[in-house]
Amino acid sequence: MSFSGLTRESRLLPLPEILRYAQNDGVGVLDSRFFPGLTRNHCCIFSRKVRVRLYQAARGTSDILPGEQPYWRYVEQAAADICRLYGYQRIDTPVFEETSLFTRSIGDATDIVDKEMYNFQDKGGSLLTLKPEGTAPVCRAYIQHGLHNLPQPVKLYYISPIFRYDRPQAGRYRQHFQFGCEAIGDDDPALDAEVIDMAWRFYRSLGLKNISLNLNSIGCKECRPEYLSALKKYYAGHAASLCSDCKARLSKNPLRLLDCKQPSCQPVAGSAPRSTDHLCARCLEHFTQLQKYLEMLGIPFALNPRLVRGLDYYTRTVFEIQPEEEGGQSSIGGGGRYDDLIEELGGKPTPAIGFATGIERIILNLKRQNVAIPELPSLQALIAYLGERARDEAFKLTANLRRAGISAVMTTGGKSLKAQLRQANTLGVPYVVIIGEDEVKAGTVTLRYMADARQETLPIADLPERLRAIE
RNA sequence: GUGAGUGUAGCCCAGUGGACUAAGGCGUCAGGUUGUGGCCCUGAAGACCGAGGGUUCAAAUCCCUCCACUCACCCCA
Repeated sequence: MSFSGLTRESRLLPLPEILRYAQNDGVGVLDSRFFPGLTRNHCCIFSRKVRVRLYQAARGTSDILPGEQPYWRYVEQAAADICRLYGYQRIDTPVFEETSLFTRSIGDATDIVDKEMYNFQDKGGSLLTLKPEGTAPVCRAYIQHGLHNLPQPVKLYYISPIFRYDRPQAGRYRQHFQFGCEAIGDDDPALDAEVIDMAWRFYRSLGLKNISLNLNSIGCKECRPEYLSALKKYYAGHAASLCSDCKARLSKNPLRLLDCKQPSCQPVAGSAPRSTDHLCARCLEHFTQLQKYLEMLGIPFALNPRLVRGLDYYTRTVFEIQPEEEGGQSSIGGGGRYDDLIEELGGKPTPAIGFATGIERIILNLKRQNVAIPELPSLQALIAYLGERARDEAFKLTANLRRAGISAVMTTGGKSLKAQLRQANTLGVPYVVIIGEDEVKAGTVTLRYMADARQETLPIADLPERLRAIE
């Protein structure tokens, strides 16, 4: 929606110019005939109403208003809880990084790097990018701060805004938030299972039902080249029937051929060679172990030989989690192993696995599934007053209640008691403290319980104690 | 980047063979006698009908161009 509104524009202008504006626009201004002292050399404030474009949040971004906050707090809390349970510690990295961190890690043949990054140059000439994903910055921090000196694996999590320039649609934004976790420093398949388990438990703890897990292994740098050449060889025989995107992928990024959604490419992709049939002994062992662990954990999974991921750094395990709900943006989370990334970024060879999930999409699904969200705590007390003298008393009392740890607001503007109670009612405040002239004289307050309209009068000094007692 | 749909007050929306001083509901605010909420009643504020241009005596309504939103492709979380 594009809005416009009216605003007042004021400028200091020489009188003749003001009179010219006045003639054109017919606005009321000082008329020199009625102000004989004014000469051509005087300047006056010229003021008129002009139409302005009203600002709105940039395309693909949105404000999270108070009404939405319960969802966000709920999800963030669940994330923090699950991380504590699994021994993951929070890390926050900057919203922007050097551009090359992402081009190196994500891969320059990917769409993200190719056309979705918010790149800019700062005044010092550095090429910077608003982070389009969370893993590379965490790896950078791991290397930069020598986190390999901590007991391995290092387990980290983040909740961070992510930026991608893309056409917005349901569940897709230019700025969105991801909760992600990374276990860096060990290639034990138990860690793969742990990360998947964590993601799974996380969704379940939120109350999401009917989620499913897709799993695949895309091999390592030992066995992947051989697989890719088998894949290319196979696809070369079908090149004629491929869509134009796939023809490009054939040379640029053959793994993504499998991911094509074009109907015409489906049969070809469906019977393409599977990475799992080309795994080296160690990758096969790893993948087998992982599946064993997942079975031990009772996590149902579907092997999907066509599951590859949009970022180039993945090795071995890749997985995606989706809600059963149909819809364009099906995937709510995904991840995988990235055993070569840290080395690629200049660290020592360090295996790692991670997972990330989009918070907006989680909330979308919580709403679709009508999951009940706990309410945020409301205000405890509203201070209503009547009259001048009572106002000062109310002001003091409000401050005292807060110092006693009781959340309280005082009404403002000298409204009628009726209006003040109405306000308490709409705000859902359980207790109203009334101070009028009578109370001021007696040194008391009237405490009203909104739920049952009961009231009691007590000395003003006893109020904090009284409110604490009923809470 | 491609395609389709939609744009009327904070929100939901009525009104599209041109006449509108733009209707209703929710919400907000205020009253229903002087210090008491939720229900009810009454009233008020709030919209140059997404923006700009055109056709017409007359446009929210027709035409054009933008912009935004939504959905799908694509991509991904």
